[in-house]
Amino acid sequence: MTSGEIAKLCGVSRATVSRVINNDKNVKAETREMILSIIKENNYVPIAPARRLAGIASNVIGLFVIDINISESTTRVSKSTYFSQLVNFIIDQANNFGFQVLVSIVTSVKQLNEARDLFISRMIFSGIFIGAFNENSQLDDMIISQYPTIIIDRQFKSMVENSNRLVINLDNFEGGYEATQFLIKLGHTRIGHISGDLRKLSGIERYEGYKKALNDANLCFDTNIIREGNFLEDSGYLLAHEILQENITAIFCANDGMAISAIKAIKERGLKVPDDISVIGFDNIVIGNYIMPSLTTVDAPLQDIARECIEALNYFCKNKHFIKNEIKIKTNLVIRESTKEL
Amino acid sequence: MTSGEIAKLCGVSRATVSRVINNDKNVKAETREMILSIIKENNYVPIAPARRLAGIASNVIGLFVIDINISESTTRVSKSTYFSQLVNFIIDQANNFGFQVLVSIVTSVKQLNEARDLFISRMIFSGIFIGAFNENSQLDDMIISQYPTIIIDRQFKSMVENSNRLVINLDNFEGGYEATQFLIKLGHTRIGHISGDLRKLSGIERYEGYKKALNDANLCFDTNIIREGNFLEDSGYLLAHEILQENITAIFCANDGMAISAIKAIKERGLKVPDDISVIGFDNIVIGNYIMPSLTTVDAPLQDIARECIEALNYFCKNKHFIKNEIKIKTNLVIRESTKEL
DNA sequence: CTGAAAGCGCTAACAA
DNA sequence: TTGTTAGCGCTTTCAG
Repeated sequence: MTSGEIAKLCGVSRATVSRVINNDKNVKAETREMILSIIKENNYVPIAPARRLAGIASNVIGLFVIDINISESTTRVSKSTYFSQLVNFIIDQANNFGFQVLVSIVTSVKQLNEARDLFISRMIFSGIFIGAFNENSQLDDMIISQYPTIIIDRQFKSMVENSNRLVINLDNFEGGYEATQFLIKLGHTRIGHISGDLRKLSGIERYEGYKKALNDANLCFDTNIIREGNFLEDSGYLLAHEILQENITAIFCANDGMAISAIKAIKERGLKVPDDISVIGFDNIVIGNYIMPSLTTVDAPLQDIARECIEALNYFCKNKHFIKNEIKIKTNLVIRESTKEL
Repeated sequence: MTSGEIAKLCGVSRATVSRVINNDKNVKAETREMILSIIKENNYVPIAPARRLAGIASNVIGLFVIDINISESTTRVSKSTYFSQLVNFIIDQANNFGFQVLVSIVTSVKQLNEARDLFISRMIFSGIFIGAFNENSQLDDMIISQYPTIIIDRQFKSMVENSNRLVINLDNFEGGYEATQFLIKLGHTRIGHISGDLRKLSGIERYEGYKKALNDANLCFDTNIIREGNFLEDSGYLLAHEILQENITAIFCANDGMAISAIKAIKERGLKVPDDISVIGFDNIVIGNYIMPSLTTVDAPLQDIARECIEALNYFCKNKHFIKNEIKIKTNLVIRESTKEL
């Protein structure tokens, strides 16, 4: 079914049908009604590629989960609860605004090229990037500097000022600070940290928050009770076993997955959570509420990130530029049972 | 940049450029080389909508996560680890085969209409549906009977034979049977069951497997120790508390999320896993390996499902029909610490 | 308020 | 082996 056929059925020209579809005001009300009803009756939907070719911009957003393989590991960060949830929220929100979402998982430079091709071929009008390392000049040069993009979890400063670019971040620093400060208020002075991947902004900033809180409380900063993890359960488990050989009473883990597996390590060593060791995570994944003891954590409002993303994109469609260049989302401490006063 | 500009740079016609892009054999080898190098040099990528319009089929797959709201609950099944993982694997696999994936979360009949429009507007050439209720005539009538689709977790029998349709399922029955049989072999005779959503095939079949195993072992089937859950953590927790008022020594939960939260309920009642109650889940989500005790479960090879999906679609692209109508994926028992000999 | 006609960038049949 | 040309289905000036 084409607009020509609809036009014939309606006894008007294709131009008029097109006007109705595009909400052009220059159509007599009753003509519009009539055409609309015939369209509905016939389940007519315009052929998207034809509209695209004629100049109507795509309504498809590219959502790119950057997951360049870390070392030999076959586990992928893109498979973590955190990413999956965020992807989900973004899709959901996008659909509510009438956008479609093309999701790609980028695990190699080749796929980064394919991502760029999606812009060039006009499949997508904009892209959202999550999971990239804080420094990634390839990504910057090939895509971010060329096309309208939203970047999640990446430093704003490193990028050239540009109204085609928006950076959205959690306030990871504040979250890390609050988590650590909370432990300090409970009386802990020997607080270990299992960080996230320190090539990612969230890993860096949560760690920085931890350091600042220790410093503000005049507690000594001891690298013996700090380990660099990678946000995956595995590293939380392994590194907790290491840290536990030191003298500590609490651990701040840079995400919940690592916190849960750290708890396993703690229990395996015959210690109790929170009686012997307090544990606090980050993200607030669902399952954290269902383990024993339930997990104290820092809630990352992923839904807010998704909303900001799509609202910004919606504005961009109308105005051809973003209204801001940077958005920061507040986190919230969620106190449960894995932490205890000393 | 258009094929015309490339043609000019190469001193050939647009037709020849088009031929090399589409791998037509009727191009002199050296001409092809030359054109290819100019294309690469200029980062030329054909405008996708123009190719579509000219008749080249879309390479975009629609991936629809059906999640019509159950009751008043705001929690969504589409946000569960299981779905997220599967979606991820499918995207990954699709990208490897050169397909793009448009993901939609369908939470209303309106969005079901939008899904259909994606086919009509030629945005996608095929769709993969997951999460639908076993009986959903709307979905069948509007989409599945009209367009080439792959359906995951739905009964084959209810659909008309058609080479444009492929059903892929886990062997949920066998998985449920094995899980229950394993508990029986450990000496358990009072085995409770917290089922999944019984409007979904996976919920039904896992339950059926449980029943059959009891029956084959001549154990009594007692509805007092069975509850209908909905695959979400919440229901596992609540229903475990109910079941635990009965006399049981083991619970088979229809997925890991419910199993983990059932363990919480068990512990809250002062009982121990596995000493007092054995628990077995289904799916084998990552975190199950990191709780204490680690979770015995039935592994659902989601990666296999994804591979079958994309291979089938790849075949479909070349042959305009699927090679089979139904694929069943075997599950595997994963024995860990949450189960124990009586 | 409506119609005629040109053009978006590509492919494919036909000619050469 | 290559070029010419006619669409694909839509939007959008420009006339009326």
